[in-house]
Amino acid sequence: MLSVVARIPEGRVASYAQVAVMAGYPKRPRQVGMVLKGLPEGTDLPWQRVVNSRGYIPSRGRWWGALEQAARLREEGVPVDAEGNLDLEGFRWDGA
DNA sequence: GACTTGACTTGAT
DNA sequence: AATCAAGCCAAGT
Repeated sequence: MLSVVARIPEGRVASYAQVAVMAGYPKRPRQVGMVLKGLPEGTDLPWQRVVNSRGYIPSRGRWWGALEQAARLREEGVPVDAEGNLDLEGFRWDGA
């Protein structure tokens, strides 16, 4: 599934459920997040491009970290809100 | 090996 | 519209 996350192109985002499904696990959105949370700080994986159905990262306390990465998303072309929200509907990844 | 918890999601109240 | 509850399945303890 990390492969799927790594496959998310710039300027695009995918929901946990979506990544889970594409990864081959239609009912494991939480495990996806679980893995993402285990990712190191200097990871190449664009885990910040993975958001929940609302279009933001429910990083549970790590929100500040998420925001930092989210801000990076803006540099990639993703309009991230000051709260870390983004336009999931408009930038949802189709699956390359 | 069982119990608890969890970066989720959808539906109901 | 916001909050509560149930469902799923795997990893952590």
